[in-house]
Amino acid sequence: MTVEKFKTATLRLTPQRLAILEFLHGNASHPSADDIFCAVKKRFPTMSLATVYNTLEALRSVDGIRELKIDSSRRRYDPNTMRHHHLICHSCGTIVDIHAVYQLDVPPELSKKFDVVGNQVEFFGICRPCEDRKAGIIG
Amino acid sequence: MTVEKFKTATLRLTPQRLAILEFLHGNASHPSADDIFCAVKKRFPTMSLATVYNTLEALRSVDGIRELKIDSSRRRYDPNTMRHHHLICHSCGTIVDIHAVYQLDVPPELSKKFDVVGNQVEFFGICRPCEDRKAGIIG
DNA sequence: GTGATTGCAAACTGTTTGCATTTTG
DNA sequence: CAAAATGCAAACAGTTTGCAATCAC
Repeated sequence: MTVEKFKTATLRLTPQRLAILEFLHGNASHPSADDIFCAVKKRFPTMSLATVYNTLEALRSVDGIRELKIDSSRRRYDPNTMRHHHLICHSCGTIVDIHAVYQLDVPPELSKKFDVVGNQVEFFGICRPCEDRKAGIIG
Repeated sequence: MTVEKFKTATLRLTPQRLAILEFLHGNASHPSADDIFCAVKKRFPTMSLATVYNTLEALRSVDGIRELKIDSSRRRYDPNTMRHHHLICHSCGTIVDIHAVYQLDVPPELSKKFDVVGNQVEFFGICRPCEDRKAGIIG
C-alpha cells in the first residue's frame, strides 16, 4: 500500500497527505490537481494547492500515482499504477479504465531503431447515456 | 490539400497562414505552437503567437491539423490527420509516427455501455541513439 | 467595401518556486 | 532536534481574449 511506500522513502505522513491518499484510494475518476484540492479542502480548510502538488510529486516519486495526458488543458492523475488503458467518451469526457493486455508490434523497420518497452491504448467513442441523450434531441 | 479546404470554408489565405502551412506541410516533428512561431518568425519578423494560435484553430476547423496530448506541458500539433499512432522515446522525447492499423476490442461489458469508434496507441521505449549514449556512459 | 485577420497587450489558467513557520519522526 | 512539509504569495509558461489597424476577397 502507498502508506508503506512513504515510510520506506524519507517521506513524511502528514494529515494532509493522508487525506489526499484517502481521497485517491480506489478513486477511478482520474481527478486533476484542483479536483483533489477541492475535495480535500472540505476537511482541511487550510489546505493549499501547493501541498496537493507537493504530495502528487511525492507520490510520483514512489510510483504511487501516474500522470495522465488525456486532457490537453490540465494534468489528471490516476492512483492505479498498474498498466492499463483508457476509454474516453468524446461527448461528456468520462474516462473509463480498461484492464486488458494488448500485444502490439511496431513495424519492423522501427523495431530495429527502437527498443519498445510498452504501449498505452486510448479508445474513444460515445457512452450510452450520451448516445441516448443525442437520440432524444434528434428524434 | 489544405489550401483548398481554406478556400471552401470562409477562411482567408494570408501570407502568414501560407507560411505556417508551408512549414507544417510534411512536417513530422510534432511541433508546439511556439516551435511553429519561432520557425515562421524568421521569415515574418512581425508574426505574433496569437496568429499562430488563430491559424491552428482555423486549421482544426477544417480538419487540417490534429492536436496531440503526448506532452503534458504544452500542446503539440500534427499536420498528418490520417489516423496513426506514435512511438515516443522516453529519454529524448522524440516522437515517431506509426502507420499501422490495430483492430482492438474492449472488454465485452464495456462495449455494451460504449459505442467505441476508434483507438490510438502510444508506444514507448528508447531509441537507438539514446541507448548507445547510455551504454557509453555506463560501459 | 466588408468582414476576416493581424499583432499587440492584457487577462487567464495551471503549475512551480521561495520562504518563513510549523510539524514529523 | 534536524530535516521535511505546510501555506501563502509571487513568479512562470502556455493559451486565450479584446480591440484598433490592416488586408483579402
